[in-house]
Amino acid sequence: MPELPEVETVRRGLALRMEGRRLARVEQRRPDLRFPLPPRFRERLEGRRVERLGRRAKYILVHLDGGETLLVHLGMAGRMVLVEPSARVARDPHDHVVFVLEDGTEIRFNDARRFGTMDIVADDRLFDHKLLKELGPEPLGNEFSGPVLEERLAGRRTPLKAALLDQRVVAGLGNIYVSESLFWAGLSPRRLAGTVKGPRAERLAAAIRDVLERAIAAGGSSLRDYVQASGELGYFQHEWAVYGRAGEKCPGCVCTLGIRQIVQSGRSTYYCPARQR
DNA sequence: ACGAGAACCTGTTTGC
DNA sequence: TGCAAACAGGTTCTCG
Repeated sequence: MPELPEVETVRRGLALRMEGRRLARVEQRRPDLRFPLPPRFRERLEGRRVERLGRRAKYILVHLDGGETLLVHLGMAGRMVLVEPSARVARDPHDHVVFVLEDGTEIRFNDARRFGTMDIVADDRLFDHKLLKELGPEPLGNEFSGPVLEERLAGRRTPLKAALLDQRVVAGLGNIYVSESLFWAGLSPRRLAGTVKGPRAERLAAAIRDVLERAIAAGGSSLRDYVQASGELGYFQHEWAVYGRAGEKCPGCVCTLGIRQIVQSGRSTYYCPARQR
């Protein structure tokens, strides 16, 4: 669900509340999410101070004192629900992990589908962690460019759509932002990934960066169950050019075809067949 | 080795 | 209106 812009929005919201504070109490309300939580999960977190909140791809990195980091992935439907100390809001059955700060503020990890993940990792081996080590470049980082993207797509005989969902190619895109990026780059989601070279790769890298930056500026896309840590809604869904707009007129050209919806590797893809080649 | 599809789990939307 | 099927922002595993 949450893709890079939503995760970044949540990270920023949580940073305001969590950085510099201690995790006074941690409640683990079931043994597993997508995978089992690590042994002694609660004991290893209680009393630790949150130094800083970082992000890698769709993972939130809660850097703790004592040289360890809590890794959090929101999966498809995961949320971090902030509850003020004064607010007596009833627990939801899907609040699987609750972090209570020194001042009584609660951060509830809520994830009905349980596709989310958490782990505790030693800082000196953080990027060797199996969930992080294969990830491709950060699309908003300096290391991302047309030539880098071209190299990562080279030789791939899968549709471009599928390749961009592969977190080893570029890290952080999901189903919405792949469709949006391809629209702005003018590239067909059905094109063979390995054919994206030179100016096309440049356009695609630029489009990815631009769409993600605009989405973060809008606080992400709120749809069904996604909300910012603060509880506010993001509003980038109103700026979607193609996602969820099957049959509507293409916003970028005069064609009469309208936006088409197809299914690729089991997921919906939206695109303008006239503008995107 | 690579790519397509199923699987994981629950809630919401769609269609008959 | 009611019910069942289809679908949902992600990732990993299996199979060909």
